[in-house]
Amino acid sequence: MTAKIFSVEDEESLVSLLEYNIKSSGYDFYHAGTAYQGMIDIQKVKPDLILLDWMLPDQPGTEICKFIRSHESLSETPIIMLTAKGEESDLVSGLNIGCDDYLSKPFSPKELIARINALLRRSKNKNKESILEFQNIKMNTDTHRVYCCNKEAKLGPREYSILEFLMKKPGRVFTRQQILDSVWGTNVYVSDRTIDVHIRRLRQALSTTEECKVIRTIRSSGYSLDIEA
Amino acid sequence: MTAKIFSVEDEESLVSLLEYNIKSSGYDFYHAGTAYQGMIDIQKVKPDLILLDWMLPDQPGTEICKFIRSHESLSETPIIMLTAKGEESDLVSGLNIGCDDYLSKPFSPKELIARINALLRRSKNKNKESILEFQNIKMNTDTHRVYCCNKEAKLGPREYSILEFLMKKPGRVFTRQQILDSVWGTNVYVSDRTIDVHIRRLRQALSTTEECKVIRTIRSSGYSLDIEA
DNA sequence: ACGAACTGTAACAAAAGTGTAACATTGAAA
DNA sequence: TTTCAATGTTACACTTTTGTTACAGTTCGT
Repeated sequence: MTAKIFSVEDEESLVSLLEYNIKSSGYDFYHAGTAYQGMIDIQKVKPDLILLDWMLPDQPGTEICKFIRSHESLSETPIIMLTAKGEESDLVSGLNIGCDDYLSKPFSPKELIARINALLRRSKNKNKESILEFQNIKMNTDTHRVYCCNKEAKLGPREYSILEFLMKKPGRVFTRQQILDSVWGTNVYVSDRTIDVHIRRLRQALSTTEECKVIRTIRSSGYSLDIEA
Repeated sequence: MTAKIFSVEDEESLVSLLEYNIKSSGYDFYHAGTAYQGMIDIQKVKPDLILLDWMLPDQPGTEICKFIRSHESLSETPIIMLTAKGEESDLVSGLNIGCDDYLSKPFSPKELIARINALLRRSKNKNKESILEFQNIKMNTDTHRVYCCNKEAKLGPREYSILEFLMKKPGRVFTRQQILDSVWGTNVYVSDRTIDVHIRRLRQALSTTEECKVIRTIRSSGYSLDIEA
């Protein structure tokens, strides 16, 4: 899905410049000419990134900033502030208000696109689910910690990778070859049976006080997380 | 609360000029005519910014500078040094001693006010985000000082940068490459193992009397600050 | 120029993880 | 029930990864 970029800007000439460059870069472009209209439309559009003019006819851009940051569904949306020349002195407070980046007019379209790309890339990684959960197993891919029944399970790198792989598609059965390809990488010659050993180690590591039979063996097919139906 | 500005200056005519301009700009003005008196009064007044004459009857302004920087409660106060014409050659060392800015006489009052405003604004914002904390580690990104268990830890520049990087995302695992990109910059060819050595030095520097196991090794992945969950 | 502090690398030691074979056990088809 | 291939389990030699140390080249302030 192509990212949606919303601009709140009253200078007509700048709007068309933005629209042209942003669409050329493969993004959808949305626009409002006043802060008031912007706040309304932004809620409908739910853009992936917002460009705010610092000075708008009805309210300063910082007001939109506060508005966005205080709305749960929008608060993570990256914001780039556009300021006219000579407004730099206020920038610090602008950044404190909650915008993620700023550009001083006049700016090169190339620069703008670069910053947009950077921010979108960053927010994409942010949204990446860093916590995988399955039954009583919790896995934090940021910290590389795994918990089973709220107790930390100590896994080696291979066991960790296998579990992560399985947990991304809970219940689905994977052949040993698929696991090998994913965890070891393709064209690495390792015996199939090696998987069995690692599965054994994984099961053991996940065995806390209580029995945790989370990994199912599908005879002559492979392994999967043990989900009903 | 209006900001308090303290001047240590012996030239009578300059003092009245300063007083007039600073009060006009809405700040409170305090004054001492000698270094000795200045050091006493500054402790009482606790000003938000200090103007120091380079040459004073009893001691050079740099002595006051050192004095201020060595006092916990004053050490963050921004200092502007005022120098007579021809003393520029000494400025380098003056900046190193710990003043934040300087002006050569004669200067325009406008210029002085501009610098005062800039420094006050900066130090105001600084106090918000300049301190990173993690468990028993405290890090002041302004002064580049690091404290572990309330004792100062002496880190080299590289160690400092690595720690700062890790502390911005506590608990998150970073690969050696990510650390390299962030601390050394991209496309700089340095061996991965170099990180290991710096991590070792960092760990050692953070080892005060008590064991400080704050840096976790995630085998075949990288390092992170050691946080639960 | 001299010395102190800082860097990056190599080399070796220690620790942790890995893959394989050999044997035990299981489960389903004959 | 028997049989046999698939899987579970274990032990162990081997590899990889990381910790640690020493050192030579640099930088930087005095």
